[in-house]
Amino acid sequence: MATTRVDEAADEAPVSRVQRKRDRRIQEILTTAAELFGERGYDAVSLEDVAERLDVTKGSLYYYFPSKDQLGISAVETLGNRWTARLEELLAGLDGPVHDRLRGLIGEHISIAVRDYPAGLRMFLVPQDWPEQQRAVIKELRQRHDRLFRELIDEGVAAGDFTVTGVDAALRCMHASMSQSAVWFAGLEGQRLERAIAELTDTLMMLVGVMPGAGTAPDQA
Amino acid sequence: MATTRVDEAADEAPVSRVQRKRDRRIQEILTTAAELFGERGYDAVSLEDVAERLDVTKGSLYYYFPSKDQLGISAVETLGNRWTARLEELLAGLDGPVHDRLRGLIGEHISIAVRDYPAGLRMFLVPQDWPEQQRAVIKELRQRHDRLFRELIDEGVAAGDFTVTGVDAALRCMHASMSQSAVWFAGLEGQRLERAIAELTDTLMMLVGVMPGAGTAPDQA
Amino acid sequence: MATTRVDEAADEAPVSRVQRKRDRRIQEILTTAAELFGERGYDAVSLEDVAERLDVTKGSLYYYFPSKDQLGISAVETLGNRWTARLEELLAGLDGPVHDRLRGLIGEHISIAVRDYPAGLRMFLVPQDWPEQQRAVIKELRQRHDRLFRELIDEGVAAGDFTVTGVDAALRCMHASMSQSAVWFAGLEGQRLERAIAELTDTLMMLVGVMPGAGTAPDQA
Amino acid sequence: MATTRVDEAADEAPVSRVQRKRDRRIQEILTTAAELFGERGYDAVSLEDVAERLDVTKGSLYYYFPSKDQLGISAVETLGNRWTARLEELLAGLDGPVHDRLRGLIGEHISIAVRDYPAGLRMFLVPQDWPEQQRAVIKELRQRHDRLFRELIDEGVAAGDFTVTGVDAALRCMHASMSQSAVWFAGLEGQRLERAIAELTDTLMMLVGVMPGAGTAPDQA
DNA sequence: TATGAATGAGCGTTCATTCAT
DNA sequence: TATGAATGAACGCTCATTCAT
Repeated sequence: MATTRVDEAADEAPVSRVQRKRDRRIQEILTTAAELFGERGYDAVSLEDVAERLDVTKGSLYYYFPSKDQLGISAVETLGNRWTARLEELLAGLDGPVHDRLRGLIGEHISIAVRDYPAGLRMFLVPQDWPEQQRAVIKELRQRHDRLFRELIDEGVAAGDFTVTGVDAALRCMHASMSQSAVWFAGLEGQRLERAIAELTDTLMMLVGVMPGAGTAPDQA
Repeated sequence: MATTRVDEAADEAPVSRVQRKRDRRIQEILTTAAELFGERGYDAVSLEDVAERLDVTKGSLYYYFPSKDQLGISAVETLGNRWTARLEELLAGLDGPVHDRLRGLIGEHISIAVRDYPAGLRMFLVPQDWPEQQRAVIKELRQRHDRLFRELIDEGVAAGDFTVTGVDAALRCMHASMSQSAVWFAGLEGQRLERAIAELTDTLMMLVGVMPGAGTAPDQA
Repeated sequence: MATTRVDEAADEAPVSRVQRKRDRRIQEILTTAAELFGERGYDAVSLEDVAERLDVTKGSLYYYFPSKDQLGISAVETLGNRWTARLEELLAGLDGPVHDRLRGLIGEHISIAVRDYPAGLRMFLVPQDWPEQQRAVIKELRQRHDRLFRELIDEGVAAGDFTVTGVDAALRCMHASMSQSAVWFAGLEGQRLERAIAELTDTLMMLVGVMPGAGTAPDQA
Repeated sequence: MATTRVDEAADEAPVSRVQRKRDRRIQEILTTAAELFGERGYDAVSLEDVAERLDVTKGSLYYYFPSKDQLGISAVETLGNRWTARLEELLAGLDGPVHDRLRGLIGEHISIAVRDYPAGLRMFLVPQDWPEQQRAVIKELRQRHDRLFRELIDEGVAAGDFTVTGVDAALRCMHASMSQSAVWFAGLEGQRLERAIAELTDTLMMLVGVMPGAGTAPDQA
């Protein structure tokens, strides 16, 4: 702990204690807001709702965000960034055949969706719920997100490991399905959840032509 | 008048002319409401909007429906029934190999989604948008809907034409993807739309193990 | 009364009874709003205030006006039109030397200001209180209003009856002063009020070079 | 320290250094607030605005003033005192015929209004904008202000240089017009502004019977 | 049956004010 | 002294709902 303190002291970042505290508060708000928006959709969440869950008054939110829209944008950004970061991290630590890596990525994505942001994916799923401006942000995040999957699929196709009708179509179906997983698996836990995730993952692998039970390599015949 | 009465008596239902007129009016309202909800989603449609498109006043709607929620329920039923009926009809007119029939069903479903009810599928996709009560109705419709696909897949699996990791998983992914199609293909028209639908259909067939361009059997070579 | 009814029936204006009632209600609201805006200024009057004085709820106002701004615009227009109409009417009935007519016009203007719209002139006086859009309306009304005075002054100057440094400057000072008269004479009544108005009128006539006690003609020397 | 104490003792007021600092701060705040109120009017200025221009936080203002209203009162006093002081100063430096002095006074008043406190005069013009308490302060300032003009006019009338219907009426019209000058001349600059002020001044002189271009005496020819 | 009118709860937003630090 | 944070009342506005006619 002392070490940590020293580290912080050593870090000459120009953020004051006050600023850090403010940042922390902002993160709290953002997390709570993202939760709620994810659960009910943008329109259905009032600032009163957000404030109540944070145990402050509506007006206080305006100390940190100039409007509901801005809060929405920031919440989406925060959620999306965290998510993507986790996937990027995972991917960085993986090697082996491309279909194993894709399988890993899909599994992790579903895991996050189900375990950490049970409703967070709604945003990506139904961007129509959001005001024009936020949609741009959502779209951008989605693309960053998409790229991780797309690169793997491209690689697999190039290597002849994957077969697709179209990369876009496959990707879209994959995301649509993963985005729904939190709804489907809500309530499942432990072994049951594991198995459900595994089955879904296998099913989604079929979208790139990897048949179930085909073991590791699709082209072993 | 006597004549009218006779006519009514001949009619097997004991509905008066008045009642029939009322029913007709209700259907008009339902159709219009379903249209609007389909276009913009439940929350984004006000009773004023519905009334205006019907060229009546807001208050009049309350003569037929006790609340917006009830109107919503009924409208969803209308929409869902119509949708399912179209699919059932199509299916009744199809024969040939099971994968061709499934392909036809998927294609038609996407067609309806994209062309007729751009936002209609959101109801099935994100039932959280709807008040508790409606969700039951939605769920039931969904099941009827689902059954059409499930029976075909079961048949294909039994015949050895389809390979799946799990029927449920495959179905879910199929529906999740079809439900998004309206969003993905919004703006597309004519040839471009046809091709997009075809590609999506082919991709979804892979979920039951039918490879693209594999003709009839998935992997008989 | 019967006659009146007949007249109304004879009048084939396409306004239904319902429409007339609505119009009457709108006039009530407009009058009340104009009163309040005049008393306290645009910003200081809330829709709640207007509603309360009308003994309805805030929301009801929106049945008649789409926004506070629109209510403001309409209120200004109503007030201004009525005012101008009265002055035009008066002027139509006047003849005689130009300074007598100007004197009459000024007197009537002050009379209306003090007796009928004690605070209504604030709008013309402090248009900064109003949103951009309303100012345009106010400005236009002011000009119509202004024209009545300007024409008389021009005529007097042309006839050599009036002497001015500049017509604009004289007009402006005249209006600024008349606009304040309601504040100055608030509380005065009967003879006292008459005398106050007369004195102010005489003073204002000096702005066009008509000396007090100069009798009827300014150039009798 | 001792020195300091001696200095303070020498100073006739028993104000500590701390107190002087506080006073200075208060003056800063008052000046800034008066500026802002003068520019935009009382209602349109928020404490946030005042704080921002002072580069402090909103909360800090409450260390010096118990409420916005109190700040308003004091700011008006500051503004009014400064204004009156400038006029008194000018007057002290003037001699010559009374109409020249009046002309000078009017010109300076308009100059201040247009150039320094564009919205400042609204306070005097429309005291309804202000909370009850401030009105007393405003009224008093107004009287001090008024006296400067009244004394000159009285002198001129006594000397036979001025002719008025009534001193009060003339004064009122004069002030009403001068108060509007900021509105009328907003946007004018340089030569154009000079000329406008000159013309308005000449016009106002007519209120005391001084004809334009009549040189020194009104109608001695 | 259908309408025009009204209601009232709720929304996003602003801002004077308070207060622990 | 001064700050950052929070509060709560008020605002303009929307809309599902009610009701006399």
